[in-house]
Amino acid sequence: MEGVPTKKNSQVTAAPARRGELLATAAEVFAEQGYKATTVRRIADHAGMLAGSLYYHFDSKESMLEEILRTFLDELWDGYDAVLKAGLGPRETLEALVTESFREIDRHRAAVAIYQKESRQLAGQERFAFLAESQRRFEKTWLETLERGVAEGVFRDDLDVRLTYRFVRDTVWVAASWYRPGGQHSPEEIARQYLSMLLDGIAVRE
Amino acid sequence: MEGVPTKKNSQVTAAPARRGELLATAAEVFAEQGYKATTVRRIADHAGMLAGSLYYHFDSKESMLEEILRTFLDELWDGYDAVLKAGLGPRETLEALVTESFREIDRHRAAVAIYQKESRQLAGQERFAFLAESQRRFEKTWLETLERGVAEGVFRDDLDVRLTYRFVRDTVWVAASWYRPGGQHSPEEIARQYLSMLLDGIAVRE
Amino acid sequence: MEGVPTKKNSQVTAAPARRGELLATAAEVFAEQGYKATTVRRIADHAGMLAGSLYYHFDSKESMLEEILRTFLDELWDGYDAVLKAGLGPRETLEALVTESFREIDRHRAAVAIYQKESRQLAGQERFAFLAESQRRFEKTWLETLERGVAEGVFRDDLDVRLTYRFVRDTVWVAASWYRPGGQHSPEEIARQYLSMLLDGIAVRE
Amino acid sequence: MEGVPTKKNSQVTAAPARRGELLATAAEVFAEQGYKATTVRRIADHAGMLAGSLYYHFDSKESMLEEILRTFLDELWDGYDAVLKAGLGPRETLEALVTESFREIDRHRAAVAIYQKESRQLAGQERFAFLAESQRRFEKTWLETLERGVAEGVFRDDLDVRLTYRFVRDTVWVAASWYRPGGQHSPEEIARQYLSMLLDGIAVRE
DNA sequence: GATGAATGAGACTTCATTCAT
DNA sequence: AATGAATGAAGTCTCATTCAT
Repeated sequence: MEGVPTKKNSQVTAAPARRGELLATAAEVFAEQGYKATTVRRIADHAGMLAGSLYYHFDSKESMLEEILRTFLDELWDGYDAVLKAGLGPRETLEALVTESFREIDRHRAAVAIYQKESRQLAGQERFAFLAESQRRFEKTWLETLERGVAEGVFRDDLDVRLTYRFVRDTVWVAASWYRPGGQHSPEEIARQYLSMLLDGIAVRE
Repeated sequence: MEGVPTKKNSQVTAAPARRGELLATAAEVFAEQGYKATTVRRIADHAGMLAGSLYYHFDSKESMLEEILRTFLDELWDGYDAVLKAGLGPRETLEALVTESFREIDRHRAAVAIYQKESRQLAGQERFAFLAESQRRFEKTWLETLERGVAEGVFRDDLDVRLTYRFVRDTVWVAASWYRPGGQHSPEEIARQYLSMLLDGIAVRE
Repeated sequence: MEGVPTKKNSQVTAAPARRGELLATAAEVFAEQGYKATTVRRIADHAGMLAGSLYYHFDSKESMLEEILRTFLDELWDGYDAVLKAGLGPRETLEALVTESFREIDRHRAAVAIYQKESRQLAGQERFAFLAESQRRFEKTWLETLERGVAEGVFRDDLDVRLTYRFVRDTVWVAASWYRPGGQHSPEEIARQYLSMLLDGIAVRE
Repeated sequence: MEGVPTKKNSQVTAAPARRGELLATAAEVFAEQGYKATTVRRIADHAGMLAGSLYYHFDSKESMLEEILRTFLDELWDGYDAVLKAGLGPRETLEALVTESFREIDRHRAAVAIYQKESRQLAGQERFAFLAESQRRFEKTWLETLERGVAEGVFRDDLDVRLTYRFVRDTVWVAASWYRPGGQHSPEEIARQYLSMLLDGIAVRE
């Protein structure tokens, strides 16, 4: 009888510049200190306002988190979908997905770090069900690509595919924990090296 | 001075068995919910007692965390040091270290997960300086091994060593986030597959 | 100095029509949710403006409340005074006062409901001393009427007069909590029935 | 009876002495200031503790309110049900119900005052649905009694029954707003006078 | 007249911790 | 060893109010 989630009126639609700035600030702090350990006051400090003032823009600390993650995932999937629609072979798909991921890390470093750290706990909450949903699509996409690669003989068939999937997934995303945008390596450069390790290994071929 | 058991040292000596159980419980909850998000009351619930009762055994929530991490790192370095003393070649050293790491994940899954998630923030606090110290030794150990491997021609020399280091490090430890002891793969088996991917890549060699 | 309208008196003179509308809106919301529980924002919502905009018209939330109650009481006493000046007998006076009260409820339902609910707490504040004053006049008026009636033999002398006073007073005003203007009974009709119950009781006479 | 504290940690069942005292204190303050205007700190002050300490005993301010009202209504209905089971005639039933109500006011003055003031707004919330339910039973009980009385010729048939119902209902309960236990009139004495006014009116019979 | 953004005080609540029993 | 009750600091959030535009 009460399943209709009435979104607090205009806060989602009215999204001028300030909103975005505040979200970026919040994301930075969340990423650095962890969501729970971040106080609303700290975010406000970083933004140069008082804690209560944030509530003019957002319903709650949690809603900031949600919007940060939603925005990131939406953009991520835009990128992924473009790749998947291109109809590439499995190896090229994998390369494109990994490269896209590093670009995303470059653009949304904080959001990725938050996602990486808090995702598991959040996914249980109704409000963050979209995280679990995204994770499922993620897994499906990667597994299919890997399996296609094995079938076509471009990926090794002596490895547990699920293990490989986790290996690839973690390998890429954890990079968000140390990556700093504007460093000496461009995301594409990092992607290239990662792909090289991932595909060919770090050992010298005899 | 020794004949007068102060509260402080009574807490170190009293009923070591119960202590261990409580720490294991705490670690489990910390790993699942995050340190900050875990309430002392929740730990006590899991242990079948009231929140206040925990303070008979421990000084504080933080001291539980410290003891959990210290115990884990001590054991980890025992294992690592044994490997390093063995005087193996770089590739064998790497294999042994990775295998040892998976064994540690198997034994201290919760502690590893906590370490993985909280380490960066904690390392700044004086009390947890040992984490930063451990990290430094860790980095040194791995970098040396990798560089030795490059020098001896067993590891590729066209890769950024620091990037490789991070790749290897993350790759191994993140496994703690999905690993469940008693699953179908033994730690050694997982280590073997990981090493295979790491060393030879997931692509088929032409 | 009179040629320079300060903010203060601009608030008294500006656009009297809008003021009245806003007060009516505010009264409605106060009556429905209680004064304390009513947020300025809610009033503004009902009026189709933003919360801050109300402060162009009024000094404060409290001043709205004051004006609502003052307006109501002023009008109420105009009616009462007219009745009292008419020099009627006690029974006719009582009938006229009750009828006048129901007319007031009809006209200022919201204000009456607010008065009913908040009066006691407000009366203590200096600003709302007029409520206590009104209550005193009220009590005096009714007690005199009742006592006159007892003395003249038209009201029973076996009842505690103060108890009777409270009975009559509450009986009439609580009606504001369920009365809806424009319903099937006119205020005069309701007054007639109330008076009938009040004067003759609900039991059948033997 | 009191010396046997049940070891349940459930806040509803574990109801030793302190709980009851605190609820009585809270009820007093709620009644005096209104629920919304009452701060948790004020309740705590009255109880001689800090605001936060209340949360050892109760989940929230709202849950205190709920328990106060529930307790009162449960007891009220115990009394009413006993009356209704006695199989009295309509006039005797009305007399017994009114008398029972005044006894309840005597025992739970604060709760009654709260009920009187906040009931309407609360009834909408899911949590306080029991208020609406109680109100329905209340209305049904009184209407039936009044209708039975009209049918049997002991109550007047020229009055709107619903209007009479409201008249009786309000008349009785509003008394809680001025009643002070331990005053000069016992609840039975007040009930007698109220019944006399209600049944026979305040006018002298010719 | 009204908006958009912010302030500042204070509300409810949480929680690690203490301590007498 | 453990409980029951309380403390005190801090956290999230609410809201009347202000003010430049």
